[in-house]
Amino acid sequence: MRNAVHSTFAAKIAAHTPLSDAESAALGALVTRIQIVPAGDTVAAAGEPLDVATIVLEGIVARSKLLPDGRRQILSFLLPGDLVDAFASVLRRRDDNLEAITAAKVAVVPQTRVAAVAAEFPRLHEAFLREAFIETSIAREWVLNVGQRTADESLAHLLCELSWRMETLGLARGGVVPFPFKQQQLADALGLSTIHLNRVLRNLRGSGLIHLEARALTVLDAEALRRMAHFNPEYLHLSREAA
Amino acid sequence: MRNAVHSTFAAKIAAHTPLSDAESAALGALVTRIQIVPAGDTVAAAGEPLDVATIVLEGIVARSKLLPDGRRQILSFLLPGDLVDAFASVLRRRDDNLEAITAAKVAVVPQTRVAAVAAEFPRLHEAFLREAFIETSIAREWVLNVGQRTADESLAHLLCELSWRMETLGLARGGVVPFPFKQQQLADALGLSTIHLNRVLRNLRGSGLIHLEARALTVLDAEALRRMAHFNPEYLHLSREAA
DNA sequence: CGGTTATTTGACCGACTTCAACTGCAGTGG
DNA sequence: CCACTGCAGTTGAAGTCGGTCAAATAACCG
Repeated sequence: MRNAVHSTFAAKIAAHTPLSDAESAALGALVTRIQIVPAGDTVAAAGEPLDVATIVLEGIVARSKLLPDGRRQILSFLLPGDLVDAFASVLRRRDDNLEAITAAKVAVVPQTRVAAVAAEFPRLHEAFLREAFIETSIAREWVLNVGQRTADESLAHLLCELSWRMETLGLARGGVVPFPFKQQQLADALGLSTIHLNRVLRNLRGSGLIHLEARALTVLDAEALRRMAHFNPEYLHLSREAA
Repeated sequence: MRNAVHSTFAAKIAAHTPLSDAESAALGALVTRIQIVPAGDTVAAAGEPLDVATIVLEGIVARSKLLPDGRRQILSFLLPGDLVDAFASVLRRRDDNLEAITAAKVAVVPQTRVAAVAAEFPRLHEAFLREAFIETSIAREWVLNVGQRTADESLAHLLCELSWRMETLGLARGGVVPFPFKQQQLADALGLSTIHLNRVLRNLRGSGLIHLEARALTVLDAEALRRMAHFNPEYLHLSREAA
């Protein structure tokens, strides 16, 4: 058992990087400007300066890009504990959006403070970089997902990713994963139409691999689901207490 | 006019970050272990440790991921001057491949040396991070590309990206862009079959927007090509001498 | 020149989209 | 209590974009 950590954020960092008291305190001190965001609202929009990083404290946030005619692609789902855009001020302006999938609680952290903490604590610098590179790794897997996998594989893969991450965070109780997504959002994440997503989802349910209702996902046969998705959790670069 | 820089690599960094003599020298000193890689060969494979960064000196390299059954997705094209995987040692092992599209000359740089240079020269640290985040930004645009754009738009977008980057590097002479790609590789970058890619390419040629032969691409109507691709070069985060 | 690999074309098929309508449900207000 | 509204999800029918199979050129290379 580790030191008790109160925030999901610090816990996530601590899972890879044992934290001294000073480091824990520095992390805690980053979380000051807290915002409550209603579901559907935009946390940050393309064109804005990248002068703040964002920590998701509660709820789910999506990173997305839009085409001028309204087509939307979701680029990743950000779960509690995720730190995004740290160090990104080396690029001038953001070219994507952060939008709340559920009602969410986020911390907005000026890049100067991220940099200051990173400068003082080299291991936290490394941990922040880790976070950023993991999100990159996930983005790459998503290119593979929308580019090569069939709709069924693709959906199965997304469900594997989400349940794996939720379980690692300890957010899944007894094999039941919180699943607040609208089908439109899943479709936008996979590059499918809502209607087709609905059908693919029905097939998955029908095949007995998952159970999905009341905003909760139960993976009934994780092994089979992973096999059909060609899911290999390596790309998440998450270590787990118990494999 | 800037100080003369001899490598494409240093020139690329210098385009954003004016370099002192000491910084230029430090960059030059990174380029020691040079490898010549024949077209088609693997520079680095999934599963290998991420203990080296790679600088592309000449030629074109692709980052790719494979599915167990052989389906391949190309995640980005790396052009001369590109530095990849710097700082990536915060993740243990790579989960993607680097493969030479053309015969290529690359420099293999131990992460320890990257870190040492970054520690000594904060502006280079920033520049290396910039490189990494730009590649991430490109990966995100590619998710949008394969997920939302139609095949025609998608191909047009890739051509816009490549010609824009080549021009910025000064590798395009008189509107003619070097274009050594096989159709199979373009197809794998866009998530299309070779056959369909061939047809989409024929349409593009037929519409008079581009001319493509003898491994050289001429963009005949850049404005129209960008419009059909919904191409906005912001995501490349490249500044240019002359717009 | 022969042998291999890349590109091109044709015919057919299937995955996915689009359009349209219907169901179920939660909230609201009469 | 029950209409009324709005939104998420579901289903059907028809069309299209892009894939697969097969084969014919065309380019490349030793």
